Amino acid sequence: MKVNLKMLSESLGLSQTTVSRALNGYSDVSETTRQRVIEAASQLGYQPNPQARQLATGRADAIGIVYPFGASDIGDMRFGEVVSGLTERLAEHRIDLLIHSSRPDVELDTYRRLIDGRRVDALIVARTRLDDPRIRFLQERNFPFVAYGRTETALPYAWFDFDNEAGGRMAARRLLELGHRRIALIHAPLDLTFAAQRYKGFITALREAGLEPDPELVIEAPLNRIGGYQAVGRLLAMKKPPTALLVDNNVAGVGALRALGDKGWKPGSGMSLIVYDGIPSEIPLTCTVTGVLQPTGESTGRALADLVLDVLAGKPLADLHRLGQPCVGAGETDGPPPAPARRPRAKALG
Amino acid sequence: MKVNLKMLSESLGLSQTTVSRALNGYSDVSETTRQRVIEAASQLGYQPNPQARQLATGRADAIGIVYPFGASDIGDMRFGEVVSGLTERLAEHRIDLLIHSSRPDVELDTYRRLIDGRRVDALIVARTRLDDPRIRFLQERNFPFVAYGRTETALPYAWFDFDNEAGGRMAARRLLELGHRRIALIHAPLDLTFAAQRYKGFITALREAGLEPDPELVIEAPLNRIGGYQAVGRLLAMKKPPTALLVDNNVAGVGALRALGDKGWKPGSGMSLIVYDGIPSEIPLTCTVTGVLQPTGESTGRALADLVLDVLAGKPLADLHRLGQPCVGAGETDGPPPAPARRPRAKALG
DNA sequence: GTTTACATCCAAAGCGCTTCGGATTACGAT
DNA sequence: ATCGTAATCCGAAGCGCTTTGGATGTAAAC
Repeated sequence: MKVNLKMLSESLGLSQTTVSRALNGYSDVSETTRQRVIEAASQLGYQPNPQARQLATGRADAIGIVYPFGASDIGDMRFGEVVSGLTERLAEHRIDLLIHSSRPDVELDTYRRLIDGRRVDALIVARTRLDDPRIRFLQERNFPFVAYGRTETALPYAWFDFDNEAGGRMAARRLLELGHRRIALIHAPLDLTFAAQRYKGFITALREAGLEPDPELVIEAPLNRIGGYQAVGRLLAMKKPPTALLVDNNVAGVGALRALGDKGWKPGSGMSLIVYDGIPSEIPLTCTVTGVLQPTGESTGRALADLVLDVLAGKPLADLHRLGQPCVGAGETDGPPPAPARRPRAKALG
Repeated sequence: MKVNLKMLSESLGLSQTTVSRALNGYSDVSETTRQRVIEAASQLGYQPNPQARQLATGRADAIGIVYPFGASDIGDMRFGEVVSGLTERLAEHRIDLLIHSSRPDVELDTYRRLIDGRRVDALIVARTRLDDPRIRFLQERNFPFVAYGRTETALPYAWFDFDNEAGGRMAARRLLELGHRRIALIHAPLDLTFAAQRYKGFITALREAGLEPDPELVIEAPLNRIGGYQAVGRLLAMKKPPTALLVDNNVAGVGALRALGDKGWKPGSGMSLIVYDGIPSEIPLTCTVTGVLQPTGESTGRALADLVLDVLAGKPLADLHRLGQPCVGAGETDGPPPAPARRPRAKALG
């Protein structure tokens, strides 16, 4: 038999009010009473009825995420992980995650239903577009939300995104710390946001190390395998080739890897290689490529959850931004520059 | 201002009772009144408060799915799709989907919370194991659920699974219809359920076509690339090699493909090839491999939703089983047997 | 004209929780 | 003694909906 507040309070000889307040941490109940109540509650297996509580408080104790129907590119692979991190963190606050999906054309209707029906306290907007009608919609209604991905809008709002600039900087720094001085970058066209950000990070790291980036070593390549292949060809043809290479995306990265292989390159010897996002494990390889790895979906989910909680707590939106920090994943394709490469240091004096 | 039942009924000069019953399709309200009510409701944008309704009815209007935390194999890629189909179908019945994830060690606690807290009306058990404690738990409590994947248990329960046998049969039939008579099968060890099922389907299709499977053409290969590679080697070394080949998994399939390539095989000419599950598009290929494709995640989700609805409707559990039907996805690696292969038909008479 | 049977409609009692606005008590301060 | 204060506790009024058990009126049956 399901036990409710009334039964619990009667068994304790207290009023429902007191029991309720004891359980909810109000200060106008003595500590001894509170302990008695808590004890009895767990004894009887009391679980407050969420619907009743929600009706009384007006909260829904749930947040929603509307998933674009039929979306199925690589981003989806992470979806399960994000959900995992999200629910994990939200559960700590006894908040449920409600998932809906809807075809893009009726997306706003779904939002309306969720909001007007008071089913959720806040929403997470996934896969934001540059000018996103959903965000405008939510801002107009003044409904709490967090965006997963930045967009362009005048008003402040909470968002989570990945820190591509930090990733580019990290990769470069890693190679610098290994002792490399001639570091090449193969990057995608810079009108792509991620490419521009990673490029900036790379350049920054070099400058921070007191190195002026050699324009010859920074090559723009189309976002495909051929691009990476040909760019590596150009690098290796130089009289003084770089000792390390960062490829800012893994599509060109696959091409670059192939090109290196064709020239007899072996991982760990000769040129060091870091590929942003790593090389998918489906590609048959004999080694693990060192890569800049995005945060896991779980950590993304947790970050989103924290943002939601902050939004609900009423923190100023302008402060609620989080950048997911990538990290350099250990692999076998980077190492110190080859011995002869150390001599140039001495030369640098002369 | 949020409009509630009271306001709506007052604006209509009716009682809350009548308005409620009109909206919920009771028969003791005249059709003209019902129309008036419906009209006014949409006019005022009335949305019933789900918490209040749930409190009154005792339903939660939500079903839950607990996702194993940290699971991240290929199965995950489909998770978003499944959720998509699930929520789509459930939304038609105004039922929400609650997602939780939890580490396996506290999984049952999560179930308990969800059930005792009356947060959901039913659960979906994903990634079932052969002897699944979650299923036992739910059966003991007599809580409605649907399993995504079959397991072993005495009591009947609702489940969804893929029809591997049908898939094997389909693939074989396809090759038979193209005119092949010497069809080889490379299969994984038969203690793996999927392998046994696909094997059975393959054999059945051959027998149905009046063909006795040639044991020489049915090769067991370990579940890896080498396995597929070597098996193909054996097949091609025969004095009378098969004209068609089915590989029952795409891991061995990749190896098989490589072996064929090494022997100068070209898609569409010579041996026909079907690979169960197809070849992942990440593998660089010049052609699309014909494959047996699992149903999409969306359709799986919809099937699960239907099962849940049936369970909640109280249909007998023993009837609530669904097999997801695979289909043969068109590709370029199958076709009629090469011309010389037609002669054996005449020979078959003599 | 009285009954019976329907067709419509409604008052009011919950569902289980929170919370406002006191009540009660104890106790040192005045 | 009287008052103010602080510490505890509680009665009762909701939150917005469903549903039970009639009430009312109207037409067909006797």
